[in-house]
Amino acid sequence: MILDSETKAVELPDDHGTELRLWLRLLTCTTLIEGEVRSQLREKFDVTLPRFDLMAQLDKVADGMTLSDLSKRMMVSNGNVTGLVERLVESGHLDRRTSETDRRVQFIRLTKLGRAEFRKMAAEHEKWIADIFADLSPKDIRELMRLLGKAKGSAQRSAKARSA
Amino acid sequence: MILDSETKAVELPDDHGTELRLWLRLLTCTTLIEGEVRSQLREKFDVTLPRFDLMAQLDKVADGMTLSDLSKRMMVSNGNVTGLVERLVESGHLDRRTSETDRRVQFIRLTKLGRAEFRKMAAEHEKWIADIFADLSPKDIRELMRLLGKAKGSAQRSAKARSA
DNA sequence: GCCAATTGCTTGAAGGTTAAAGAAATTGCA
DNA sequence: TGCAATTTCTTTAACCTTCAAGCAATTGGC
Repeated sequence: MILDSETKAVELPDDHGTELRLWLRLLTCTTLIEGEVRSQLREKFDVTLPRFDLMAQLDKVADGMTLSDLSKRMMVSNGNVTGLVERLVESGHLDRRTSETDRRVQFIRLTKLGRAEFRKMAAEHEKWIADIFADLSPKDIRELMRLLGKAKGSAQRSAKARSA
Repeated sequence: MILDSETKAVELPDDHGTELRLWLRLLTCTTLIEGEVRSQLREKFDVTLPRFDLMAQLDKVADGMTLSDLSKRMMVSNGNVTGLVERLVESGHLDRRTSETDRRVQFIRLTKLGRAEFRKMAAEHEKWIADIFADLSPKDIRELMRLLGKAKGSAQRSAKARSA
């Protein structure tokens, strides 16, 4: 943004200020909520957000998934998952089993304890989130879902084009 | 979500599924974009996102700011900023000066080199972001800004209520 | 002036994160 | 079959991050 001689706002030929402001707001929102969830999880259940996220992925399936699946779904690196799983196995929340047909592959699943604890946490978590968004009307939520869906698609298109 | 005997969707008394889905979508969007920005910064300028963010805060002011200001603005811990600043001073991008009136306080600012490098990166960064959101119309962007603003307010209200 | 409380920053321990390199196992093709 | 390419996972180094404890300096009430 520049100002002309009469001090009125003038747009540059290809100004991208609005997109940048949108990104910053999106980031602020997410950081704010993530921080809130993180501290609640820590305070109420003494668990970290990454561990909760990992268990959430596993809770969705009955019979476990591989480390690669986890890293894709969580959008984090392979090595990252290795460490997280290690600590969760250690604490008795997870169970690992080497594939019969491919000895590189490990199937990871929640133990009984792990699933029970996760379910308890998830129920609380859902309430926190509901409260965080309590000022939004059902229509606001629908609209936000729609626009974020569009944004996600756009970002994926952009990322794909770059990596191509 | 449960299904009744005729297999129609029925909402539970206090179902918060839509809020949860909204949060997951918000998180996915942010993670996606953040990952893209991170890898571009790394690839094109060999810089990390936290360092870029810190320099972005400093670029907004002419005469520097304190570590506490930085940590509030960046929404990260004090100790985190200490380390980041340390490395950026080391690499010649930042400059630290102890306050005359309060010897606990350090004013941090960009060096000439730091500002020049940041400006170059910021210009590219703005283009990446514009491309990432390129599928959204101006109206979409305005609407998203508005709704995220509302969400941010709601989250702040919620966080404040909890900490009170 | 004194001293307790507060403020600004640093340190240390524990953990999360990535990219890159590498080990182990499998697959596919000649 | 033989072997190169691929896939799955682990390891390592460097960095980011938080929380809690602690140090140094300042402030405020007496």
